[in-house]
Amino acid sequence: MKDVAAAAGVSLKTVSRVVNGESNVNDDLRSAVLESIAELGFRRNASARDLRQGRSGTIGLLLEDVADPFYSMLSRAVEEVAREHGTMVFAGSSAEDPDRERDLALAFCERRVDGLIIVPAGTSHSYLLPEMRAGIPAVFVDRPPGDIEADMILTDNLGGSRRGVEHLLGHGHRRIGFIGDAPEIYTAGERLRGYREALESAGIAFSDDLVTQAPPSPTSTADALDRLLEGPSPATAVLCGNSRTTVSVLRELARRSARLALVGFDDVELGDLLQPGLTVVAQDPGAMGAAAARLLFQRIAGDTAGPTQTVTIGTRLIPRGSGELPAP
Amino acid sequence: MKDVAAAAGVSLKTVSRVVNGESNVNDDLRSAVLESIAELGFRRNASARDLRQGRSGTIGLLLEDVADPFYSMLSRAVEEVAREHGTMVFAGSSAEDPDRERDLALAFCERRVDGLIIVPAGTSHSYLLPEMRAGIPAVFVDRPPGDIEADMILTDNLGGSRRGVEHLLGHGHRRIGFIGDAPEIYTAGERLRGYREALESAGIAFSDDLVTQAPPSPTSTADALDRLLEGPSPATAVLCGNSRTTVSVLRELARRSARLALVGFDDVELGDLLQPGLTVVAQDPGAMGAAAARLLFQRIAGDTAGPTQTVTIGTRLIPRGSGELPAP
DNA sequence: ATGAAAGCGCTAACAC
DNA sequence: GTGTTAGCGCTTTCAT
Repeated sequence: MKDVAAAAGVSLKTVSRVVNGESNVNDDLRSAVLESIAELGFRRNASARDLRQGRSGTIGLLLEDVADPFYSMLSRAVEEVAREHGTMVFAGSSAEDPDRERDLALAFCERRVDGLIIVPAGTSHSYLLPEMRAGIPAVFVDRPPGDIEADMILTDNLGGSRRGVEHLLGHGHRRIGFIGDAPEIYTAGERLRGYREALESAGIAFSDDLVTQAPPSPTSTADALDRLLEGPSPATAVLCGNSRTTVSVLRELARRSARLALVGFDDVELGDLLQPGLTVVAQDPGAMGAAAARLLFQRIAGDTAGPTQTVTIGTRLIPRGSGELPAP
Repeated sequence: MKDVAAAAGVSLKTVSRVVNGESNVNDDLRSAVLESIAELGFRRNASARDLRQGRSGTIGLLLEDVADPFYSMLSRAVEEVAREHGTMVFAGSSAEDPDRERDLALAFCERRVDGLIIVPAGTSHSYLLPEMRAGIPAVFVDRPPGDIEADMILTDNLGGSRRGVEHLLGHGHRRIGFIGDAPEIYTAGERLRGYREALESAGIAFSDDLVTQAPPSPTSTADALDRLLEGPSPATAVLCGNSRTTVSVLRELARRSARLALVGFDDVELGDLLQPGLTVVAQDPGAMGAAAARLLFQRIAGDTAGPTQTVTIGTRLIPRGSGELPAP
């Protein structure tokens, strides 16, 4: 910038004014400056600017896994909103590791991101308190933060799950299984609650025998199906607590050539091409990402006075066949 | 940092030494400093550090679409390698828009990223020359850059496509269609070449009637299938040029209850659960991302002397049923 | 409308 | 082993 100023025969400040599109610059000088800029291939150094201004025009996005379709759609939605605000996005994957989450979050803070969007992996987030007090707002997505209060964007897990079970009940099923993720995971717990509530509202006793809670794996899924399908009164339908579980169950059912009415939580690409088509309770990761980003930019803009907000995003039941198989 | 120094009763430089883990600091002073750091909630300002050091510990990753499974897997692989190098990743989607690609790339440069990984959308990249000369290395992935020379990581599109067609030929097919993406797209062109070569090697005349090149859409796919299936000697098999096309073709075939041997380029989640299972020529986006990142960090580390490199990553044919349907 | 000077928070280079 | 000084490239403030 100094070089540009010298080449154009003006002061540093004039160049700065031109670069920042300030209006009060003589047209002749402006064009001289622009010319020198083009000639020298000058590009403003954002680090210097950030240092001086105290803000960076970046946000940090902390996901469980950038490669997971759910999070990558969320990510794209965040990116689009950030773009509207002239902001770039740092993305990182916690890989469900609380330490890695923390390291990444603090690295983002060190980079002086203007704000943070976090899908929490850990259960404690007090490590963020100093940063938040120092003016870095954080919005949590998909799961609530551990031991602090903060804005969050959640799916209506309970309602969606309830809806899925009601759908199966509506098709005559009475023995409905639930195969969900590990109970520590917030969404898994909520979805189990929804399952339970739907049964209870229908006057059907909840039975532990029909419930499995474990990280999806071929073995755990096989075990779960064993438990559901054996015995005197086998399950005729199942609600899968997340998409990995759904896929795992579909594979296992295909292997056994078994049929079971099935509703999955979370949509799955190509679900419509399966036979039967996969009925799902679909979340809207795009809506969640957009909502998180909008709320974050609201906070960044200074709307920091109000209480923390919780936005709940609804689900959509998409019937495609597997959830409409009638009870025998 | 100044505050920390004051609180600990040492000089700025000593704090800096502690923060950077330099060894030549007295243990007493070190612990005093660490205490003050904890007390004050100090976190080093990366902007200031970057400004001083001239490097930022960040790289820019420019994809077509962060939400596309292919790119999101690539993205994750890049992230993992970057992590090994203590580097954060800016990710952005060009949305196949050359202007947006350019804006993002230059915004990354303004942020003084240490390097750039680009899936090019546009056909001209000379805008990067000044930046590259200024010391920001760039590695192109999936498609070559437009009008500059640079490192690139490509899939063996030609070989993979050839392999797919040979597979269909091996199952007795002689009328094999090709439905690919728009001809401007590099990968689409290469895959068509592979199709063509395979036919020619088998002594089968190439026929324009069997080829469609268009962005996948329900209409274009329906048209393509019309052309393939009507007439006196309809196609008995088809090679789909990318996963969006594959999905589109599968939907259309399902709608018509038509059957056609099919090999898709690019793997698709749940391809094994379809009936018949989907035979694909699988790319390895993770390997591509990792290779790109490794090469980039090599360049960043100063290995800038050698000539530009082109790394070609092989494909894998995964037979699952659809590609093994015999010719009538 | 333009410019000069100070300083953002840090590290490199050089004392001591 | 520790401290001092200068300066990275920009914006802010204040003067003209």
